Amino acid sequence: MATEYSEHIESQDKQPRTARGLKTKRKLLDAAALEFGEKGFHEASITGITQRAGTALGSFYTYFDSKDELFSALVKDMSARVKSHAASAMTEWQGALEREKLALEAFMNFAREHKEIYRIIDESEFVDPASYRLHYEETAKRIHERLEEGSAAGDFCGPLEEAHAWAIMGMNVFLGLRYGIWSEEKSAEEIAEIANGILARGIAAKR
Amino acid sequence: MATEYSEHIESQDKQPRTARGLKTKRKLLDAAALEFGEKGFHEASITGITQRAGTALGSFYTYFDSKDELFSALVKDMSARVKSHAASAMTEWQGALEREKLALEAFMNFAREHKEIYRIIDESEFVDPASYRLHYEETAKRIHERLEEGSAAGDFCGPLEEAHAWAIMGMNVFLGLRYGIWSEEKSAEEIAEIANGILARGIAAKR
DNA sequence: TTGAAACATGAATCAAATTTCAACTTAGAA
DNA sequence: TTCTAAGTTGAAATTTGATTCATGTTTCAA
Repeated sequence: MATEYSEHIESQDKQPRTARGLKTKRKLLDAAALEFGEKGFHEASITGITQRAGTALGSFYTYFDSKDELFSALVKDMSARVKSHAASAMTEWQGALEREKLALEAFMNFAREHKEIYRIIDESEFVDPASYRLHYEETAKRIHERLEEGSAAGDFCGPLEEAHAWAIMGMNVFLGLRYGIWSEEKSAEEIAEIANGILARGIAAKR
Repeated sequence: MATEYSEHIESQDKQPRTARGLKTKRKLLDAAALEFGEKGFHEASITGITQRAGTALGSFYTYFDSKDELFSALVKDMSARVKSHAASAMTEWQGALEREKLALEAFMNFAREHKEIYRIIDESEFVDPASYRLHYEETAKRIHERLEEGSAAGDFCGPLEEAHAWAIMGMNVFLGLRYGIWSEEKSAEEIAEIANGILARGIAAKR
């Protein structure tokens, strides 16, 4: 899939105008995702990025105003990618509960395949807090909408609040870190099943 | 200059040996917590820290080898503080479920009162990954132990795995961020009740 | 009281980036 | 084919902030 990196309005003058320019910018963006993902924002260097991209140092500034601006653009793009990946994994489901399971499973697999994305979004909490906040607020909103839909369909016991969405999101993110990024000792399905069990019936003993 | 054999025990030659030294080190530590909490690791500067502490720039190096070492020491200290605060809030409980509620409530209140601690621990993911990992692994282990105790007591339905602990921890951390750090629109009790509801019976409709 | 170790000071040093820029090359429209 | 805008280059300028260190002051045990 062709990746769309979001642009800022003020970087209009930085837009490439030829096929060559477009290609160079693409190379820089891909290289940056790798460099940031591997080293983190502050350890990453423009030199490292241009080296990976196979361009001269100065070329970076033909397309970006600064290191921060580039990172910001990257976060927004990654956020969109996570969203779209999850969405496309949730096309076929029987009930609202199963849909949540699919969402977590998709997220876990995505994290495994794109550890650099996970890291960049996570680090944005400190490099570009506004984007970080936006990412999680929008994600929570989407989860909340699914919950309300589930309630309306009679799959969930309402009323489910925003806080429920945040609780689920937190579960997912931490499970993604522990069993997606840090180790793959358990399958995504296995982990998703455990989380789904909590959502289905909690962990309290029956009585 | 430090001797060869003491270079891996640097805590020796940097330890204050008089009351004055102890006091200065304390001032630096407190100032650092504020500075890091407010600006984040990279925006924070030694100058800023010593200014807050009211000491000379050079005094910093009387007690710490580097900015990183100080941050690391701080993370470990904060981690211990979170742990101890939670522990002291969980002294009186009726059942395992209630104990988890108290844990979250305590964490939320602690986060509100010490936003800088929350931030420092969170940022350690990028500044001092080993400490970050240790913090969450140990926290998960403690939660897991509580879960197993609860199972044994018949409060929880076993078997509850490590993944259950990570799910609960993720819930708690994200709720702490959203309703402890970002806004205090809802009480800690209210949020803890919602999370506890999930643990008690899930969110699926009864049938 | 006194001397040596501990501590305090902040200007100077050092290191490591980011960012600029003037010279040069290429693309593509006319 | 020609010409100009677009793109490329990398050395140099700039910035920024951590770390050092020589000098001066304080503590405290003897």
